[in-house]
Amino acid sequence: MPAAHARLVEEALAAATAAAALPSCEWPAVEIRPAARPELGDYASAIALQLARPMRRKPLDIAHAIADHLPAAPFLAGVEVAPPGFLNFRLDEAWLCSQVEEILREGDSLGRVETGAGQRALVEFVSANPTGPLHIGRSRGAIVGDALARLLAAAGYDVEREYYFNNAGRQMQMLGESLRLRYLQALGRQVDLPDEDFYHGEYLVQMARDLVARHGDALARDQGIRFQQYAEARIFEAIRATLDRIDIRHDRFFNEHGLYENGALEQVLGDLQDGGQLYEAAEWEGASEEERGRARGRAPATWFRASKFGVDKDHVLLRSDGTPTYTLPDVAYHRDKLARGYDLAVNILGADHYVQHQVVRAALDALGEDSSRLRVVILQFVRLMQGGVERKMSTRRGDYETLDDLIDETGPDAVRYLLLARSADARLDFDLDLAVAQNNDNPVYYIQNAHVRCAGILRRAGEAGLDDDGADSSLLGAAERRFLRKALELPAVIEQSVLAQEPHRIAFYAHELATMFHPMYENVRVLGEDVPPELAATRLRFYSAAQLVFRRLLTLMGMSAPETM
RNA sequence: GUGCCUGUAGCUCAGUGGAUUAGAGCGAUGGUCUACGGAACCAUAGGUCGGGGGUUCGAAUCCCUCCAGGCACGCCA
Repeated sequence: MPAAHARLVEEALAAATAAAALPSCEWPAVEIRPAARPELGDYASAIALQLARPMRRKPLDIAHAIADHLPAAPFLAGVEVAPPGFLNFRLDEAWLCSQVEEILREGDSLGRVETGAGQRALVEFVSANPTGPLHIGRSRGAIVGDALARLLAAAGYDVEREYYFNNAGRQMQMLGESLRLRYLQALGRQVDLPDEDFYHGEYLVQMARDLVARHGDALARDQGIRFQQYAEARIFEAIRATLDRIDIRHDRFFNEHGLYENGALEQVLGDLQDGGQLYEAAEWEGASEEERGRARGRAPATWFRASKFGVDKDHVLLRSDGTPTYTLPDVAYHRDKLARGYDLAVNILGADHYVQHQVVRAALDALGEDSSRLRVVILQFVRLMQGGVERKMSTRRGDYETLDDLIDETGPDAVRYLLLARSADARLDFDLDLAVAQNNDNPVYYIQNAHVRCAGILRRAGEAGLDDDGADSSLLGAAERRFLRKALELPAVIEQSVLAQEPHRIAFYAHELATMFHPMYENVRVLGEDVPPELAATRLRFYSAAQLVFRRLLTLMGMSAPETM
């Protein structure tokens, strides 16, 4: 709705300029916001204040000129100019009430905007290497990434979800080796898993038992690679199953290995070399004397001049032994993404990957790629809280908190909502007590209950033989209209979420809408002897629309929309 | 030490240039409902927006600085 007002204001500006009522100049994008207070109208714009300087006119005069040239529109009842130069718009009440029909007509595409129409977007998220079950740290990225993908789709983008992984490095060798030792242990052999670098998680013990059950001791002489392949397949299967439980499915699993085979790594190295961005040395050029001392006698590695592109130091792309670091394929991967022609490629990362991403971006800049199409959402960490204190996860022994555990304890919808409803910049305390609370402390149930209540009314009305024939939207009261006003903000919320890559906005909006719903529900009744038939029909139709709004919001957040609770 | 993030009501957090009145939930206090459509609703209190300085007609919001907390600073991935 703000977008429609913005178009009117732009037309008015053009008209006023053409009529010489205003001097011509470049004007910024017209921003329309919901009014701070109801008595000030429904929407407001400060455009006249922003134009005062470039136009060299008084804000109040500019506002009047815009108001005078504002075209008529069915949704607009009037505009007022308020000091020091605000434009306050008031919605036409009949038009507002008629939005019940519009909501019902739009159905499951409710709130759709054209921000990304005709454009392709990629969201890369999760991207955990298959060394073990997804842990709680990764789950925030999983939820945020998927919600963003849903919002991008609602904003008109053609969206793909991608998972990047590598199964070639030392990490995976250690995994295979760990499973091999677990297997020998399961056969009763006396072998120890060294503390360093090996995977101590219980899941490998279980997997080893499965191997013994199926193969006996037939694998005792096999090399680690056999175990590695087996572990990788099993773990990937488990990760996908976990994601599936919260309704997350990737369109593509991109294996780093392919970049080794298609020459992408050599291409990156060659191009950087040609651009003079590489050098061979035992330590980077800006290193301190102390660092140099430590690197003395070391064979030279291949460094990328990241420090010339805004990173605090240079980074190694090829180790002394000639093998690539994690960074090199990461650069090639993101170059590949850009080459695939996405208009927007978003990467969901944990805060610990921030520097890594900076290096990748620096390399893309060095390669002359257009890295502006690349966006990154950096998520601060998640802490599990229980009884007011942190529930520690011990990674050393491998028995950390997994996403599966979290889903088991709290349910998919609670996991979804509570991990989404926080800005990426803020550290997230996941409150286990709150997540399982069955009362209105818990925003998950508060929101879902709005949907349940709508469904309940419709069900009861159906049983009572009531339908919405003869609904007359002009009979809607103040509370319903307030709800509709809020519901009309959905497209703007979707648009802002997408433009800023801030999917948490939808979660807060859903809660706000629920807080407008519940008080209304108490008073605006459909069934009751004192409710005249036309009014009952009108309200019934209204609640159908309200239900649709909540269902849409829940779907956008990847949550279920229950009919009963 | 350097970089990034955070600091807003007792608690958990929204709000990142606009309206003499900074919002929401929880908690607190006081009410409503002989519960119907059942995880309810209403009211009240509570804030030097971490401190200080600056820019602006206007700052929680932008800039500088200081303080406090989190994360990262590997030839790991």
